[in-house]
Amino acid sequence: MAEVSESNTGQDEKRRRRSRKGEARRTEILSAAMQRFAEDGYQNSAIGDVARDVGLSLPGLLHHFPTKVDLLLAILDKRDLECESFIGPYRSDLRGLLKGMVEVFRRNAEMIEVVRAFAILNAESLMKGHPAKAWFLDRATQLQNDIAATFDQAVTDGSIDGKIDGKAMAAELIAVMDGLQMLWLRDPARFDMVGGLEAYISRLLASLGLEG
Amino acid sequence: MAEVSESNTGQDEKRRRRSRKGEARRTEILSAAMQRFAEDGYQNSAIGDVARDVGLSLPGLLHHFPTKVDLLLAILDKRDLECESFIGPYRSDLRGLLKGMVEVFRRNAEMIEVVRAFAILNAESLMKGHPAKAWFLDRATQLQNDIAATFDQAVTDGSIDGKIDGKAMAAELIAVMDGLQMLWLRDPARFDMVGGLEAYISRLLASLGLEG
DNA sequence: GTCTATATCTTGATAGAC
DNA sequence: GTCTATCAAGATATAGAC
Repeated sequence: MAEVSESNTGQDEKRRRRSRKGEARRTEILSAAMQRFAEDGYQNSAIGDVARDVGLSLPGLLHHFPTKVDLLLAILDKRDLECESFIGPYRSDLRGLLKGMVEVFRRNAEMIEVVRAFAILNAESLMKGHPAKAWFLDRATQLQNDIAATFDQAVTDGSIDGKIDGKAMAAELIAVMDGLQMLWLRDPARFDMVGGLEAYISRLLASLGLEG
Repeated sequence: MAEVSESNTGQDEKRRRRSRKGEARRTEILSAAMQRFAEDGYQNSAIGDVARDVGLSLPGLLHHFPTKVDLLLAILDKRDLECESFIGPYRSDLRGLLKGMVEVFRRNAEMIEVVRAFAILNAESLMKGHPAKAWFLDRATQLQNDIAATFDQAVTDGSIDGKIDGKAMAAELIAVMDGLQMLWLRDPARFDMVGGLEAYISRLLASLGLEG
């Protein structure tokens, strides 16, 4: 606890030790694996196929990620890094947060494979003993807490009605986003995920007295 | 088309031919399989385990359901029958429909294994080539159309604002229900799925001018 | 870092007896 | 209707050479 750099040393060291070529391979593999997981889920994907996708034999792949679970966790870790600053910029302002979520959806609509992979993994992680169970639970909890805090602060501010329950509103928001994503994934051509979220949020803002 | 009894003859005939004992076994198997699917999903469940659950060998089970897919489809068919009159009673009245959905949720909250099985299968069916893909798509489409029709009729009635888009509202409703269910499944002890839906729907009714 | 070869396990499904 | 025996396929993972 004395210094910030004390935690996480192992990871950095490992990364430093790896060669440039090895690092590139790892990236290739992660990308290919995500595409596979997006189609068949984690449990039903064969890492041998991933290996072939990047022109490697199975033991060749296992040199970089010793087990299938390691590969999955590496994908989740990467996502963690990418999304770390997801909520941050919007955290303070409720209106900004809600508008920001629409922007996230708009961006997601352009990366269907990634969204599909994480939606499938998310659902899959409900299954008993799934290796990504804890990760998705933690992530949902943290997201809910962040959103709830913004709602609660808006109540404290007096900018919205004191009756509303931040935790519950956050849960509802997450539910709507997850649900809309699933509808979109089932029929991407016909369902307008972004429009669906916009409609929900603008009605929400109106009912909170924050319209405009 | 001349007589009502003309359709569906094959199924009835098959059912008539089966012995009482065989029918009982089938029911046992379907129930056991659903529990397995609720924990591990379809793809990751071994029908050999299902067989043992009901005290049967694998070939013994395969006598009743020749393939794993047959077993899955039998479960879905059964659900179809059980849910056929799900929307029916409420179809005409929008307020009734929304209140009815809360009731369905209340009932579902008492049957977590069944809900879990169908939520998992629903998510799983997003995967490429999944045998239940068509079933869940059809079901979602039909549900959306039914709900949308009720919204549209309320618009025609003049009981709600003419600006609202029935199809979109129906999609949102389905998204909320699916999303809340997933949050509940991830942490059944702490998350109040019924309360969540009630809150959403009462806010929706208020914004439609139908509160009370 | 990457490969060949192989061990081991699990699964869905079949054949054929009772 | 149920079983034993068996098969073929596909998966993860390891050993050891290059």
